[in-house]
Amino acid sequence: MVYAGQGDARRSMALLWRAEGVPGVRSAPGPKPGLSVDLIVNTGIAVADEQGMAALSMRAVGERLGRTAMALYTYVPGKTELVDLMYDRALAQLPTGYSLDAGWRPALTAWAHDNWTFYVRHPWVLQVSQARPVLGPNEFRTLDTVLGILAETGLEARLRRGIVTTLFDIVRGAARTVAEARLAPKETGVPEDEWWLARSAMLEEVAPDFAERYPLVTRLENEGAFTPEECGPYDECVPYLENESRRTFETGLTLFLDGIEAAMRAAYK
Amino acid sequence: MVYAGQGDARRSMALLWRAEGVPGVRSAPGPKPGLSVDLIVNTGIAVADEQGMAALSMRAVGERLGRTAMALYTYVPGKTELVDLMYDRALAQLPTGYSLDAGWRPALTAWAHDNWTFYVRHPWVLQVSQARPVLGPNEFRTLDTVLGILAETGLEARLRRGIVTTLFDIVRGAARTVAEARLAPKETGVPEDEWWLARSAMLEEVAPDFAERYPLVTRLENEGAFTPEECGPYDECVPYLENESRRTFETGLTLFLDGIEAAMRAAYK
DNA sequence: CAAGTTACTTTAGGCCATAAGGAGTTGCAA
DNA sequence: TTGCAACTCCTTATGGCCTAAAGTAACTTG
Repeated sequence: MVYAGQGDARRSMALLWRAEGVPGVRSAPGPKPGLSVDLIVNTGIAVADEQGMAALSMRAVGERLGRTAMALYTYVPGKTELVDLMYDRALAQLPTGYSLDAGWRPALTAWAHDNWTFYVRHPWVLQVSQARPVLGPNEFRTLDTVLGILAETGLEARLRRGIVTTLFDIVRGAARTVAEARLAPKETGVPEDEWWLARSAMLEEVAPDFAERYPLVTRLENEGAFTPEECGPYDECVPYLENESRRTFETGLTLFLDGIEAAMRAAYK
Repeated sequence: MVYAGQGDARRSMALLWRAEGVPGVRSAPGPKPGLSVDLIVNTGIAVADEQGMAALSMRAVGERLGRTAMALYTYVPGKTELVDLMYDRALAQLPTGYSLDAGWRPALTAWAHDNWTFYVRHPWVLQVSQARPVLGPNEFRTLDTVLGILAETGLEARLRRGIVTTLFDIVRGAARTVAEARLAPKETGVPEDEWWLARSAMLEEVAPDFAERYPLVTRLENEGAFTPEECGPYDECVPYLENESRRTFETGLTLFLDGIEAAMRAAYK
């Protein structure tokens, strides 16, 4: 059993919060470093983006940089810390200033969509465990951004906190569906449609009494809840699951925002 | 690159949907099976419950049953399938009949809480990838259960579908926080409070300008959004994070249900 | 009783993270 | 100028993981 002591906490927090991009005048004995933390982190992100989190190994990252896996340990304490750094660096892409001219609701909607897009673009981010949160600068920056929008509602602090948490849950949950659908073919090598085809064929074979056993699921399907909607003028024509799941996301988000409005009405009178 | 062909789909669907508990009169050559799929699946669940998903290895399961890892492959095609079976079996614990006498809202609230409790009790379930969903009987049973409650709202099919998805996102997201907090000490060996203590000390050291940099996060804290509430008469006194996170969950859930009510008002007039 | 089937084991190969120790490079102090 | 200590990067090794392949022993049936 390995205990992470004080030293580890210091080292990894220092890495997360280090002033980046300031090379400074180096003057130390030993060969010049051929790599850098930034370079390694970016390479890690590239690997994860292209091949999924499962393919992220120290070797894979090292190889892209023309080094062995062990060379990375000069720059980064271990894989956990590398992933944390990748996470925080990726988060830096998220936009930050949302206009409140039209009120909190459009701003919050835009924020939610931006976040959704971000997760879908970097599916591996959703696989970073939140168990021990990555307390990096960009995590807090993101938090500050939503809170800035939410301040406009004038709701009480505890309520604001609950809203933020739930918003993240909704956005991440919705993004997860699409993200995993994109990741799965890369990680398993089986195309999405092929998998579904084989699977649903098997399902009919193995559960011929499906309709009686699950009447409400069946009814939902019969009422067309899974029928693809046509691509409207504003949609790019995107794979079925992605399109559907974005709509589902919008439905859920709208309902939640309606709930916030109800809370505001209740609070102001 | 290993392609999962038709055969794999058939085998694993058959396992998921097999008629359990019917031993029948066996008569086959070769030694009597000393184990069974059920036994292996239950042992797998026990390992995951006690030590977390990271500790779930074929060896660990085999060892508990007095066998080698390889012995399990007689019963189960591989680890992926074992996890799928564990997932579906665990889901069987969820209750199924919710009274609608008091309307959909209390029923849905109860359902959400039962699900939350379930995930918190079996944290590893949240780590089972939904990328390629486990199309087992209990997945559909759970779905049918919520849909039964939601039918009462009389809302349109697509809306119902969106609500179900988002409900799952909210419940799972909220449970994830607690689940991961329970899992982390088991998997890393570092107690929760110790980790936080070391971490927040480092944070102050490494980001002394925190308050100016993240004014709204700071404000939220100053307004007491993170101050533990006292244990009311209905609360068991549970660790800080768990208590807080359950309250946050309730806040989010309430808002979402309010949103559903708003949608119903809009639909009926 | 022979043959075929089955349960389970051992062995091995190919991944993974990372500890330990060694080789070679470089800046500075003596 | 000459060590020396610091530094990067490598090789090697340990101990994990999943699982393919082949072997052994137990059992039923023809």
